[in-house]
Amino acid sequence: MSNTPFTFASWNINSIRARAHHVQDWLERHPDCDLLCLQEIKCEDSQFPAAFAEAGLHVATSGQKAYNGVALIGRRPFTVTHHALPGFDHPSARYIEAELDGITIGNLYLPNGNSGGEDGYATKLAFFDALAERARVLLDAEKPFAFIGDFNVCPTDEDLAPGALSPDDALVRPETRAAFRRLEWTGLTDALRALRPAGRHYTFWDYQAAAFQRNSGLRIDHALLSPRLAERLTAFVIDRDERTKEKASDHVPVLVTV
DNA sequence: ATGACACCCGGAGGGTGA
Repeated sequence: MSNTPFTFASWNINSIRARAHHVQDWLERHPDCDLLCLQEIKCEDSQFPAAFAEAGLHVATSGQKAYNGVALIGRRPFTVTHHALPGFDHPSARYIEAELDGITIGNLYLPNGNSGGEDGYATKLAFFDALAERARVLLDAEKPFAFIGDFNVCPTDEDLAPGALSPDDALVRPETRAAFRRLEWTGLTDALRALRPAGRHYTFWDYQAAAFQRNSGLRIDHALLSPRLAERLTAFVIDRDERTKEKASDHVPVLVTV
């Protein structure tokens, strides 16, 4: 791990094929971003737009047909350490992990949990359990690391606009919030809250009912940092302006600098 | 109480999202 600034970002893109131009434009405007973590690419590995690799960027994907899927786009080469989350025995493509500059980055798309009844919700909790176990393994190995992505949880009532979700929604259920806290209690730091302990900062606005215009948003895109990374944290930026673009994703990018 | 919006696949309209 070097002492030069390192910036990594997360963006649930809601189909990379529908929004590749947004990502290309964004990367041009953010030359400081060393690694971009994408979620919901919604395509198989072979369908990921070739333009990024052709532009000299380094790309790794864990995709599947139609749904889910995560990807990494780096300015420099990196080493993929896992294409799936160890201990999460479910076929959906929701995790990819890489190491660069001595830092391990786990890019995740946590199950929403509102579909599939109680089994669907149990899958969400199972992902949390596997992620906490992964945290313990990386902590034991004394690896500086971050988990970043769409966690599909509003950790507290301050992390959603009043009335944006029903109280029994899987994103705010007490069991969901407890699972997020258990993950934090392995020793991880919520990067945004480390810098801004209070206040409403959203990363998602629904397409429906003019949610963005009413600022009826959610904070569900998070970065959790290991102790050695947390002490280096200097900035957390929510790129809210991206939500104003034509055919925008319903999530905006978040950037972490250490 | 319902639907609004957007993506996917497939070639109509249902599944999923949050």
